[in-house]
Amino acid sequence: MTFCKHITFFFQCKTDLSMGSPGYGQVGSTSHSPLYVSHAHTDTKRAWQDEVEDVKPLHSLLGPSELSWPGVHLPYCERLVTEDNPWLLRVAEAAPSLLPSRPTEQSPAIHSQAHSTPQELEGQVEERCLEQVQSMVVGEVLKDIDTACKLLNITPDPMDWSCVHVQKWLLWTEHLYRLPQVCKMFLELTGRDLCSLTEEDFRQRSLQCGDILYAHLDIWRSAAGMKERCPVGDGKSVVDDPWSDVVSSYPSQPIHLWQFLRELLLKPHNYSRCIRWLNKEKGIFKIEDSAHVARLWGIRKNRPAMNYDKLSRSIRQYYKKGIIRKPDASRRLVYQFVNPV
DNA sequence: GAGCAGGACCTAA
DNA sequence: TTAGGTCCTGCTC
Repeated sequence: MTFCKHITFFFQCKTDLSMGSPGYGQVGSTSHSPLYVSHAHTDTKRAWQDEVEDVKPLHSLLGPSELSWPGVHLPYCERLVTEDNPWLLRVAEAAPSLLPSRPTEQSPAIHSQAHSTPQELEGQVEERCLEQVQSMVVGEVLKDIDTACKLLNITPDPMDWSCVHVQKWLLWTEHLYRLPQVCKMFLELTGRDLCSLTEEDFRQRSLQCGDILYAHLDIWRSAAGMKERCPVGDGKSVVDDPWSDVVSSYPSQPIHLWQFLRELLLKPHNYSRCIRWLNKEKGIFKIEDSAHVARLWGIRKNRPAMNYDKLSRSIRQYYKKGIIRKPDASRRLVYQFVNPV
């Protein structure tokens, strides 16, 4: 149940970021829930949340009330499912019944159970929806952990992490979720040490985001536990991207810059604000936030002094090798993989 | 000023 | 040997 709770939280983090919330700059916890995150609202988001508060939700997507995620109540799915929110877009694709259905669009499941009372039917449909969404969310979380492992060159199980791995993970989590700097609060700790800390210990080390870090770590631990129980294949969802094979071969090998860039491009819900496809078929991409991409590369390579100047020099080395080229000299920060597939 | 191109040199694997 | 990090100059936008 804790896993579900933290996954709900994780999902919320991701969605906040994909919705453009400044979010974690102003993270705070409250006494009523360790997972509560207070946001510095933009006007739009404030207005949106006000609307949410006005209408009592029928039910939450992810479970009982204590697990509810304030941003994902059924009446609001339609407005959440936008290109800015690819997670929900995928949820909606996989579980279209979650969207408010019109009277003429009843699902076959409902027709097939004509003998049930309306209340029973509603309960059954809701249960199926919840199962679908929960399995999707868990799948997404596992995929993200897998990606982070590849990018950071760390194992999925925090218990196996060295001090360096812990620092990498902290830097990564800080960066990905816009958390304040906390690395110094966890110096000289191995993964095992980190896992032995309680939530209270985390809070003591970082008042601002100790609980959030604890939640993320708990997700990783739980995911590692799940992988142990269901090893190889099952549980590992197939990434529907033709390049996933290319990058899946190096969990413990040195990663090339071009591979790293592709990894980022393959995770648009995490990184589209720093790097994104302009034309995926042709392999043309644009670096939207050069400093951010350089910093991510620096974290991955343990090069704190990495910057875009150096990163771009490395990209240019690929010109001669025929790996990357410049599709249009006048378009800044735009590059192209010579062999997209 | 930021991005880009490319030379030169260095280090780690 | 290779990949890439670092520093540099000079150019364009």
